[in-house]
Amino acid sequence: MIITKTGRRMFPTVRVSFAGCRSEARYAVLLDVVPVDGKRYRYAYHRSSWLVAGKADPPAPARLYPHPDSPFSGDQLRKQVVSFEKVKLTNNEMDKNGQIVLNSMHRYQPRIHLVKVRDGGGPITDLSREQHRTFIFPETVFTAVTAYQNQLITKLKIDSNPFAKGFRDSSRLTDFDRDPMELMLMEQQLLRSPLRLYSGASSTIEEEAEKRAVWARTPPALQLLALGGRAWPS
Amino acid sequence: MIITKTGRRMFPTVRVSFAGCRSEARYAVLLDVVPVDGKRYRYAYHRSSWLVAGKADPPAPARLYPHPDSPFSGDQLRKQVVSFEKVKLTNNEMDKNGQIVLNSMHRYQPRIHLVKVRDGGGPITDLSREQHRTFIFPETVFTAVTAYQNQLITKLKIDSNPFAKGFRDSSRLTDFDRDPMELMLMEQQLLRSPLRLYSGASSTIEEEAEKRAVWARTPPALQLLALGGRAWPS
DNA sequence: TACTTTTCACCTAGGTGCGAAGAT
DNA sequence: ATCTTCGCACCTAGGTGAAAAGTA
Repeated sequence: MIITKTGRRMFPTVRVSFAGCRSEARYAVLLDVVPVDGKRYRYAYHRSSWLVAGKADPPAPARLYPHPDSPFSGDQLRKQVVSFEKVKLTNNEMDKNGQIVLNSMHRYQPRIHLVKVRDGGGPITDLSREQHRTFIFPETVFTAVTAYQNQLITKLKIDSNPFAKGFRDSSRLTDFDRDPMELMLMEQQLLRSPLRLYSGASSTIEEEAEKRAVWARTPPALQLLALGGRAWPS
Repeated sequence: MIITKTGRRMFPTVRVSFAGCRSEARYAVLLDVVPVDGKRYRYAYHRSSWLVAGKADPPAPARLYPHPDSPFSGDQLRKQVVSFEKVKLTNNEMDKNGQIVLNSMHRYQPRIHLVKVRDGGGPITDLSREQHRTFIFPETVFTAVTAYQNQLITKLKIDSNPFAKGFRDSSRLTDFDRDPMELMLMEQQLLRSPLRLYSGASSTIEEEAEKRAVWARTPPALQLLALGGRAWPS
């Protein structure tokens, strides 16, 4: 995922739907992004793969991004998809716009938090003081970069993001375009980690809570690739 | 104000700030638009004035447009201006997008409602069943039209609305441009109805409630003109 | 060398009045 | 005649990766 000083959106968008919440209760839905491991990576271009390049840089404390439409009623949550299209990623540690601060060349895991809001409660700053439940989709792991390291990722982003339509030039060919086998191999890997359905068997805040991630406007296989460094295991 | 089948924004935007609300309480802020009188109007172009043209068409029931950021805490209301930039006006009686439905060639008065929200309450559909207070700014009265009847209104909208910048052609001259006296007379009229400050002496929901209307991006004199039929008393 | 920053053309998305055409 | 509708050019606002320049 690209990160910049001014902030870039995540693409594809993280979209979550919930089932089993209480109609009359009120919930906040938050997103944060945490390090996957303590490593820093580099990309070996000639091998088309990520390699460990040492220990991680000190991480900024993970910021909680509340969905701007929060709080939701349980009723709303059951009917509508919660879409995090506005959240932005940045490498600016001094950011004061509530963006998610990440280190480039590190791997990250987005998380979704469903929080039962208290009546007179202020903004949610510490999950440990809230009644909540956290959901993780391992297939959404990604590597933060300031520029794409791999031409196939670039192509997938361009082909699936409507804002990049200007670069959909069929005359623009990459090495990978001339090696269809490479693409097929990657697709195989992706099909092995399908979108997962979580049924909330545990009962942290509500029983039967269920969620699923839905990616916007792109077929599932592409979504995983576009989001993740998963396709290039280190 | 222009109304269309698909809906047009109000311009200038209705913007309200409040003082004296209770920090911890929660309020919804709503806008509606009600007929000023039971009349239908027509514009006498050669006289540059509005004339009564008969009885009003049957009005659609006034729709309550809740500000999309509602509910607000009293604290928020004291600090930030509530801006109704997104509200749309339409002449489509079958509208199902929550737009405000008006009749063309009729005169209207926007109203602002400050409603104390109940905890488990659903959407606000009937003000008479709510603890609320209503504010009216007479200087915001306007005439709904499907096309501007007066070239000076057109000029003011073009000069003050950033989305109409494409029409700011200095070569485009109107009859009024060649008669500066006409403009001066209108400005005189406008200066006699300044923006009013309401101090909430009555205590329907909160004492000392105060509000003021602030128009976006246009100097006050223009704002009144742009909004209203007031400059052309019938 | 190995990234990161900046500027830019090219998009999406949608708010303007214009003016020709339509409706009554 | 008098109003309304519709497609349009022209904007605002802002999300894309490209490519050149910057950094260390």
